[in-house]
Amino acid sequence: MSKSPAPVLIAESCCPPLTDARIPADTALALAPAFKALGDPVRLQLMSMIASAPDGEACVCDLTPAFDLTGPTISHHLRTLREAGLVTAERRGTWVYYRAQAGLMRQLAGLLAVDALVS
Amino acid sequence: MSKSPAPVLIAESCCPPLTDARIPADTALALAPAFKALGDPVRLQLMSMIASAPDGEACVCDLTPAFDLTGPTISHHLRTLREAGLVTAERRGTWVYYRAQAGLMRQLAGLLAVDALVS
DNA sequence: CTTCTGCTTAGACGAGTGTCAACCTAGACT
DNA sequence: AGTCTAGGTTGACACTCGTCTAAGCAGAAG
Repeated sequence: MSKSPAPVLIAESCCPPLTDARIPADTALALAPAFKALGDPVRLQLMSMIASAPDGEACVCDLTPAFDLTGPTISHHLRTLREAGLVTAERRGTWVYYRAQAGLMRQLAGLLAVDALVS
Repeated sequence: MSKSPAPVLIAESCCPPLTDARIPADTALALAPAFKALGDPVRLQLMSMIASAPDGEACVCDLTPAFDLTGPTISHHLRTLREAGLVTAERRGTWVYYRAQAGLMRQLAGLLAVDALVS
C-alpha cells in the first residue's frame, strides 16, 4: 500500500484556467495522467463513490459489489486512480479505505474553469 | 468537417459535483470520453492553446508547428478532441479554425468542484 | 486546367489498456 | 499452529491508442 510512484505534483499554487493562458508542456505532462485516469467510466464512478462517501472515505468492500466486474479488475482501477494521485488508500484492520485527494481535484477543476462572461 | 459522431451530450443542466452525489452509470459513460480526450499531454496543450486563443479560435496552421509531431498526428489529436465534444472545427478558405466548447468544459469543471469548507 | 498548399484520411506498427483466472499476502479469529 | 476473508499481484488475452508514411481532398493562385 502507498507505494505508488508519487505522481509529480504541480506547485501547490493552483493553475490558471486553460482559457486564460497556454499550458506549459511540463504542466500538461504532469496533469494529463489525472485526466486520463478519469477517462474511464468505471473509474469515474469509483471516484464519485469515494468522493461522495459519507465520511469522505469508502471501503473497497462497498465499491466492488457496485460493479459487474471482478475484484482484481476493481483493484486495478483503484490502483490507477492511486497512481494518478486522485485517491489515497489506508488499511484499517481487515478493510482498505480510499479517500479522494481534494487538492488535485481542485487543480483539475481550476484548469477547466470558464469565465461565464466570455463563453 | 463536422461529421463527428455527435457525443451524447448530457442534459444541459449542469452536473452536481462528484463530491456531492454518486454519478449515475449513464453520466459516467457519457462524460468519461471527454476526460479521456484530455488525458494526453499533447491534447491538453492543444486544448489550452485553442481555449486561450485571442479570438477564441485557433488555426491549425498555428497549432501544428508548436509540437514536434507530424501534421497527421496533430490532426488525429484534434479529431479526438472534436469527437469528445470539446472543440468544434470550421473551415474558412484555406485554413481550419478550432474553437473550444465552453459548455462541456464547464460541465467537467463542475464535476470536479470541491467545497472549500470540507477538504 | 494545372499546380500548389493546408489539412484530413487510410493503413500499419509497436506500445499501452481493460479484463479475467489463478495465485499470493495481511489481519482476525479459532 | 491452522483457517477464513478482504484485497492486491501476476500473467495472459484481445483490444485500443499514439505515431508515422503515403495517399486523398478542398481552396487558392497561376
